[in-house]
Amino acid sequence: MAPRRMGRLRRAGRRRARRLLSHPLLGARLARRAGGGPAGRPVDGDRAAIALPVPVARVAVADLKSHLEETVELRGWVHAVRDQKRMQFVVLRDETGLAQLILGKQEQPSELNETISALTPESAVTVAGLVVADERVKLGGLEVQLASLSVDSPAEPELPITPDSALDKRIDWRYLDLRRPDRRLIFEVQSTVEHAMREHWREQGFIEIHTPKLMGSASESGAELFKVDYFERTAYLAQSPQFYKQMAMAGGFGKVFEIGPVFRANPSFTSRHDTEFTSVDVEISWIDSHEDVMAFEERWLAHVLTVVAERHGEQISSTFGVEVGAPKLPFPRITLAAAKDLLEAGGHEAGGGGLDPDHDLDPPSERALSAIVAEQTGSEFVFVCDYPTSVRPFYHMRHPDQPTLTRSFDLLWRGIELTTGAQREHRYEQLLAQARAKNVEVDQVQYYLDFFRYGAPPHGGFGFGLTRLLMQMLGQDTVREVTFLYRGPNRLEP
RNA sequence: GGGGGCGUAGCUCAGCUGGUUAGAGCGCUGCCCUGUCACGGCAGAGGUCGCGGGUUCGAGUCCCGUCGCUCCCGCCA
Repeated sequence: MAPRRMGRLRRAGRRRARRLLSHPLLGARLARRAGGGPAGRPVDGDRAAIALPVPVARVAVADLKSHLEETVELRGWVHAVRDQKRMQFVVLRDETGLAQLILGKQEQPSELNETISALTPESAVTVAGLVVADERVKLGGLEVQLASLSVDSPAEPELPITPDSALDKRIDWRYLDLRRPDRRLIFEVQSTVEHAMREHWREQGFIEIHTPKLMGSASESGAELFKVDYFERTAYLAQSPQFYKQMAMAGGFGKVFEIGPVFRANPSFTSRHDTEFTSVDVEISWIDSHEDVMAFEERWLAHVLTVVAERHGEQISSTFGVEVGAPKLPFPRITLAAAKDLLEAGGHEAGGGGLDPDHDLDPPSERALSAIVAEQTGSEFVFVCDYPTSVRPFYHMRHPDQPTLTRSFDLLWRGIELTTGAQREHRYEQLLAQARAKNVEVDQVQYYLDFFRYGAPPHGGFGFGLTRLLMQMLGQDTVREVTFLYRGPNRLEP
């Protein structure tokens, strides 16, 4: 930190200390803390004046109940002001909750009364006061009798958004939108999700990797890559860490994961796509088939959901009206062909050749399949496996006895595709042949093919959409709601 | 990229078959109200009806173009 800034901070700290000392309620307490109180040695006035006060720690709203009859400092935002003839109420919101502040008003309003009358919602304030219990107060049966209030940063009157503003407008003013507790909860859950994922990986001996997002050539198709000026040539933003996590297999890492950004240049206008999103990637060596990958993924997800349910289940239920719980294992598995038979038998009609053997399921079919599986097995999750080579990349391993089918899978949750995974082809000659059969420009991916020339373990893995998981988990209808800052074809700001 | 929908006050919306000064709720401003808690009461300010062109005596309303947003499909995580 620059010395200049340090100086400013120190000065601000002294100002704050003086302000607090000047309050009749706080002054005594601060003096006690400084050593002059009943528990400390008696000190003369001069020494007490020189001694720096021990600052009153900021108390979180959620902890107020353990500070009854104490004077505390609170810092947060003005949630509401109810300015009456004889009584003023301010509802203060901080990261942990809402609290009522109260101040009486005499015939001649005090300076503090005037300050409160002029408060605008969402102003950032620091207040001090005595915490008292009062059963009249609906907010937790307690309130803070105001001794002081200072505005750290006023909010202009008339906020540009309200909680029910259109999502696009809320994203324009995302920092205001994020102040709302229900939106904050989304990101608290996201933190828990990522932590639980890492917990499980670390228990299982995985290594976390960070792969480059700047690449010299396409990693897969090339059609959906963003180009970037890179000195005298063109670079591409990684649309997947796919090749690099496989490189970690060739590098002997055994089991790896990465949580990181990926970039897709598709002009996709749906509720579940963005041009930059957080991908969760896993790759595991020494597997026998894609079944091993699925077996890992379902246990890993069950752990995540269990932890989220324990920690946030009640709040998610009361805030979003959805239940999160540990899923039953194993998840049902169904081949793509059998899934189509099931849909056909159920009378489902897909558009765009959705039920043709060579096509993937279209979104309505995925939703219908999830509904049928849920009804028949009680599982909200379903692995769809054995996709035809026509809809899978060249590096997916084929079934030895059915060369038109791959050892691959998708994971659907409540009708949305969360994951694509597969066993990878690790035999160089076979991989080369499959690349040529798919018309891949071999010289562009030669560096990747080389991974398999000097002894590569059989391996497989999956890619997983973090925001799609959150969207389904929290009953949100778009990934934009659960993305800190959404990026789409028409959205580069804020 | 293909198809549908929307764009009216700071916010959310209403404005029927084209017809005088374009409305509501919330918010905002002022006044009133001894404990509010979605506080309440009274008054007020606030709108080039996304933009451009056209049809018409007359356009928020109809037509064309354009921009923005949105949903579905394609693509995928």
